[in-house]
Amino acid sequence: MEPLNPASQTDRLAAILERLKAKGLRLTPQRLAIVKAVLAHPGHPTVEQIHREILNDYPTTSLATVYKTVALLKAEGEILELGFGEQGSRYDGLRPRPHPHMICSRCGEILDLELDDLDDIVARFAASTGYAVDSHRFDVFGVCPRCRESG
Amino acid sequence: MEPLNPASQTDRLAAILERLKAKGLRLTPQRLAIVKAVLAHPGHPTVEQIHREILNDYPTTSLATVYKTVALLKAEGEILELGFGEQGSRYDGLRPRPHPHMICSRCGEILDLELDDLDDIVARFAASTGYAVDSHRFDVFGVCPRCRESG
DNA sequence: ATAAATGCAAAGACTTTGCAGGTAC
DNA sequence: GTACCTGCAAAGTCTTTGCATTTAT
Repeated sequence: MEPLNPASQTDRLAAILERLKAKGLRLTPQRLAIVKAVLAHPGHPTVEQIHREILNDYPTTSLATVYKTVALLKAEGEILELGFGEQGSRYDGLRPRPHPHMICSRCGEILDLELDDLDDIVARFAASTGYAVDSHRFDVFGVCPRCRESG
Repeated sequence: MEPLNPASQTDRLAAILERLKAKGLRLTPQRLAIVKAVLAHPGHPTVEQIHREILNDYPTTSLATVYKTVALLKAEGEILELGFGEQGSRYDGLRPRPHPHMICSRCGEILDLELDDLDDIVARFAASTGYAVDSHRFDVFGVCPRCRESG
């Protein structure tokens, strides 16, 4: 996985805002803050986490707005819903292209994995089933080394 | 995917009951009915569906018991929690070994997919991360041919 | 100006839990 | 007989929705 330098994130932020504006969507301060928070988050935040981070800058933002905005961003293809987790769905705004994850079922840590063949595999599935494929999800569950030691 | 003949399902039912008994768990009529229903179900039933099917034979079985039993069977490794779906988690009692799924986001249809390399891929992930892997989940989302025509 | 977005609170869907009574062993 | 299981209802989470108010354009 290529390193994510700040410059590319700034570009991506601008590009996202551009696309939203082009579709006639309004760039409210809340939306701006949410997009920024998702992009800046190194991991795979829940809606709760996004909300908490935003409250620093925009203390009046409601959880409902975060839910609505996250759903919007997902519908627009700007972020990825990972969809697992005991405390709600997790989102990934860094790499909207799906990629495999390794998830610790003890502490919840999530690592990004690399699988070059993935697109080919999915394309083969699409061909054999006749489905028009939109996305996919590949998650591996286990116990991370740290939890194994302390467990 | 090899065809599932009735004989192998009967064997599997007996084997599951055997293992549960060996662990000192009680074989109540409700549990028996739930295991049977999960094994007999050709698809990937939700807890609601399992409950509805059981009500024919054991009309007093509560939803809570189905939840508890399904959690038990999952913990014992006898069934697989697929974990997606708008109306609750889905379960697979036919092949507790994880396998990829193709899911229609329009009508909810779920196909089982075949990927021979999957165990190797997961083993490689385990090796590179140091995780002790328990299970995995590989779901592909799209629109099935039927929905595409009528859409 | 006005159509769209926010925030609040209430409702919804799925799941878990506590406990009294029942039951497999 | 006893530890375990069931069923009920209540509570818990996460998420969505309706509507009056605010706001980006």
